[in-house]
Amino acid sequence: MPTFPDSIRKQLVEARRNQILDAAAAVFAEKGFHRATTKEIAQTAGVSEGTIYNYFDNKADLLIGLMTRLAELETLDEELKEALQGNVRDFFIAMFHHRMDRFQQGQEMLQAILPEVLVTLRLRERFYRQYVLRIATLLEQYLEARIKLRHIRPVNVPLTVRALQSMFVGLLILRILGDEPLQSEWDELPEVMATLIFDGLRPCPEEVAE
Amino acid sequence: MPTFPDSIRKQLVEARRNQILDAAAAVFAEKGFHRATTKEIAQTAGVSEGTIYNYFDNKADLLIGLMTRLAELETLDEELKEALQGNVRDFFIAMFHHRMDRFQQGQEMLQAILPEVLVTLRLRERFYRQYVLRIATLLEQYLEARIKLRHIRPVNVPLTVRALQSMFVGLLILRILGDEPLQSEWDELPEVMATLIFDGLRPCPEEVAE
DNA sequence: AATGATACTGAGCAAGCACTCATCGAAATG
DNA sequence: CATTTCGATGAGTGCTTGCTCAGTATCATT
Repeated sequence: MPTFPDSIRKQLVEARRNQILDAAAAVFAEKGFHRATTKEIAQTAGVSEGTIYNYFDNKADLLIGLMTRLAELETLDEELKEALQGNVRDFFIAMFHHRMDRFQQGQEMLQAILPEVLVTLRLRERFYRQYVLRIATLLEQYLEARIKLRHIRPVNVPLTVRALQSMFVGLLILRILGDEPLQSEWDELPEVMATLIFDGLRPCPEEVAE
Repeated sequence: MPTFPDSIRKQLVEARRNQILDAAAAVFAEKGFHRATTKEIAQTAGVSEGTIYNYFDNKADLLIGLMTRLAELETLDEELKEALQGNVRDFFIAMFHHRMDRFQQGQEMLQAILPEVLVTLRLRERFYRQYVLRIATLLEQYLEARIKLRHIRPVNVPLTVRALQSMFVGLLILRILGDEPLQSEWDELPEVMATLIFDGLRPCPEEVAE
């Protein structure tokens, strides 16, 4: 038995899985789930086709693996929690930054996952719950709290939150579609978005209260 | 020869094509391009498999057909052109209404097309030019003109326009994902969105200028 | 060296599916 | 009624591709 101690074994297994998932993300993102062949994923990962099946049940399981991995990237984390306390505008800027960063990191995975998600009921439900609904709920709570404090005017909370989330999702899509301004000015987005949804498109930029 | 006069013939051909495209849109939207079989499309359309190939070169040609059809739905039309003249807020409300309507009409087609578009370079370019860029350009011109008139404060025009468009695209996606509030309150969206991006999320709703 | 446990390999299998084509049916014409 | 024309048909074909499994390589252990 070439048996390693279990702890090291786990690490090796994890490394292999990631190696394969990286390849899958790349090939899925480029060709889409269905045009991507297991053969090409294997080649890209530098392993043989059979090896994939030592680590994943089947091709679809690769997608699930990517979704799980993406979810791990999605911890709504510390930096943001701080910003929850500050003033509204700063919170939004922080949140937009946060989102734009995540998208840039996870773009390949998202590009691999999203098209198939849109088209498969099971995945759709899973994705919606795992990504969309969770964030929507948090934002709703935030808005409601701030409205009570009169830091924000009363609005239709669920729809306003959806409009905000749509911007995130949509920006990702426009980026995937290859929009040039988005690519080159990506980092400016948080400021622009914050100005848009906080100050609005109004004639005169009076100073902000609070 | 059962030959009809050419004018009638054209109509018959057009009717068949549409009958098949309807079916394709339905099946693509439900299962996605690749899981959809030509057999099922034929059944749904109530014709035989072979007949499809009398009207379309191949399966991919069905997608192209759907894109063309969608483009015809996309004439940026009269109602909107009127609103171009009015005050800014009303223009946005009109535009949002316009977009939301189009999405509701074309949702099935969009749901059929979009996932494949995201994953195929050729389609991506075509789609981007045909839908995204055209509207972006119009909006940019509008914003710039209004900024010159000082009806809108100076902003980063290209990015602001992208943010707006993202909302459209994103809302469509969230709807496809099955978000409940969007489904049931879809009609309220234009007002909510207009308020959001015109008045912004600010403490106090002073009266709007202009 | 020999043993055994394990992970890796890739040729091959079976299934699924886009597309073809020989045939058919219906309708207009003589 | 016979003939001609043309769209419709669907069983069949060939290719693609996910997945398997019998064989191989690697290496710690004895």
